[in-house]
Amino acid sequence: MFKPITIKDIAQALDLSPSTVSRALSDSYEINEETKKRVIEYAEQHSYRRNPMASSLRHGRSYSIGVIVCEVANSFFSQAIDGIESVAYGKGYHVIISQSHDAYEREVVNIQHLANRAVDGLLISMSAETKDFSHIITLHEQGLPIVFFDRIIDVFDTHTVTSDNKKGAQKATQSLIDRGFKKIAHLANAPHLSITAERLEGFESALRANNIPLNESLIRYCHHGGRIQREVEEAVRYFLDLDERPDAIFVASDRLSMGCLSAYNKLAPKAEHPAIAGFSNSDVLDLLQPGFTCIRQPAIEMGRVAMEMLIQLIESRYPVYEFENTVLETELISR
Amino acid sequence: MFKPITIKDIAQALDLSPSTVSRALSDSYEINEETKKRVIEYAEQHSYRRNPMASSLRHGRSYSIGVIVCEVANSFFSQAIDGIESVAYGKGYHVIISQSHDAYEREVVNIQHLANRAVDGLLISMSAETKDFSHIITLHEQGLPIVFFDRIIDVFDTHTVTSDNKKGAQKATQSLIDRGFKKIAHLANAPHLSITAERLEGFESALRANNIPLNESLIRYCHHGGRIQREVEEAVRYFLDLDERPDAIFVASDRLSMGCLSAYNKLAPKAEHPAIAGFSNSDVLDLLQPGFTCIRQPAIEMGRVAMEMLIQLIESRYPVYEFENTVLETELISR
DNA sequence: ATGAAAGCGCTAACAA
DNA sequence: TTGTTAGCGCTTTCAT
Repeated sequence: MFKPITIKDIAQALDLSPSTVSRALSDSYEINEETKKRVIEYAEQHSYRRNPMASSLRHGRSYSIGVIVCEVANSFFSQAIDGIESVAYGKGYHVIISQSHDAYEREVVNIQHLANRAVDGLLISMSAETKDFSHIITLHEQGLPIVFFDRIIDVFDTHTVTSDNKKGAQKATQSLIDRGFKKIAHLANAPHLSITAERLEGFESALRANNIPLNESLIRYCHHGGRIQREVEEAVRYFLDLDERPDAIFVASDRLSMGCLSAYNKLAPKAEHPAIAGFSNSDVLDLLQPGFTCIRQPAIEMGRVAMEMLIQLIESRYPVYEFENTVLETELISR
Repeated sequence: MFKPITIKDIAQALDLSPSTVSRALSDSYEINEETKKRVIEYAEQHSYRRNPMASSLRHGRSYSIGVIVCEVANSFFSQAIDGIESVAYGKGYHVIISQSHDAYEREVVNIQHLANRAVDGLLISMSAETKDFSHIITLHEQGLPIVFFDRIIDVFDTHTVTSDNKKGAQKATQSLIDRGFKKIAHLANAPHLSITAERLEGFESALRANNIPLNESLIRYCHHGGRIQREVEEAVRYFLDLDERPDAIFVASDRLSMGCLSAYNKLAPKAEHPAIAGFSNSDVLDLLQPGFTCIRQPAIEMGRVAMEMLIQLIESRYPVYEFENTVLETELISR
């Protein structure tokens, strides 16, 4: 139906051998300038395009990498993707994005799918629901380069990039304490996520530093990361039903913050809403009244670093045994 | 470094020929049930994975399609992508997403890049800045199947999916009129986008239907689609500087709405903000005070339809000359 | 029901 | 500097 021009065609037309044409097009040094010019000119005129499948097959490399995140409609992840793409494109890699929607099954299916498409490596941020990691371990054992970012796991050694979640959580909590709040709740993400534990740690350590006793009953987890609004509403209703309602909440993620706000809007009059601070990379936040203080992660940078790490793994000629676990600083934005 | 198992390996191990193994794995009918079972079992045990590059090379198809949108961190487009993926995965296609960020150069580069990776077809929503379409026309002339959605162009015949932008704009404008506003401004997207013209038309027709004279000076365009916040601020400042300030604004897009709100927050006290209604698929909107009425597009459906159309073009055995231009209904959400 | 062989398009080792 | 050849892994005639 549609037959693109090949190296062979060019060779025939210019009375050369395919290899010469190939050399000309890949800018080899062992070629006559004159010939090279002729080939390139002809190729351009006939809008020749190298067949990436043939080329990949030959090289044993697809020059594409897979990214799996919970969702792209999330400021943090979309910024991370921008970072990933900027590095990837510069190095000639293509990026295939896949969304788990924080659901275990979709993560498994999508990672399978990506692996089947022969990506050269994987950039993974874990789904909130995932507790079983065998689908990832298998791929790692088969030698597929994998780098984790943001939501990492520790089931095998590899490069990772995260932000300093503990310190970020500390800063956010401290900002609430500084504003005079004492009964501070924590709306947490799924319990088995790395970021959940780290942020909880920071939350607790801020309370401790200010001699505020930790009240376990003020911590609520969202096992689906807020994917199901009902679970957020249940947490909010729980807070509202407490004899001693929290006067402030440290929220673990952007998604949860939105869910939390809208749950409060639904369930209680404005006057009864607690103050909120939390992790978020969204820039619609300053449209909200009252504005809410947030911890911003260096998402683009994280994407860049992760991609560079992955490329290093992919292009390394020898097995890599030394791994880096980069931790980036967060930024407090007061509102 | 990492050598995956091939059909040949399986053939050797089971003392069969590669072709038999291939047949077994592709579930051919001309094969012994017994043999098939043996092969499949062995393949599973050794986690054989078909090399997609070889397979693609052989078939002349990559089974992947490219999508280009302005940005994924946009509710409308991320929903559209969900729709696209749901259909694509079901049919065994892979989706490669690319962002133009509404910039002409990035659109050109990314489309080039996608085409070079041998996608079987392209799903395009135009960037706000693009006025020259030759990069797309060239690909079309080379026979690459292309379907446009949402922001379409009319430079050659192909399938398209859009929503009924005119009627949507009418409904939004009418809702403002119904609330008693008379001096209604329109914050429009880039002038050369299809959606811009259609939404303007709806805006004007609503005014006409209510005998409100059209005031050209109440229409402002954002040539970069709001990519540059400054241009939105300039428009808002313009509205604020008018002798007769608008009491309401119909905003053409989600992105512009956000930019518009934040510009007003920055430039004028809350009491002076006009009412706002506009196109948006975001669900953080109901967190805003005052809530703003919006027109919601059937984004997921649009993605689905577009992908189905593209698959039809790709898989058609004969050149397609009959094209569909599907228009979907929008929904008014009052707040 | 199975095998042998050719070829998708490209490239790299080797030969000239 | 250029050409010849072989092969990446898979599929599909054609022959058996």
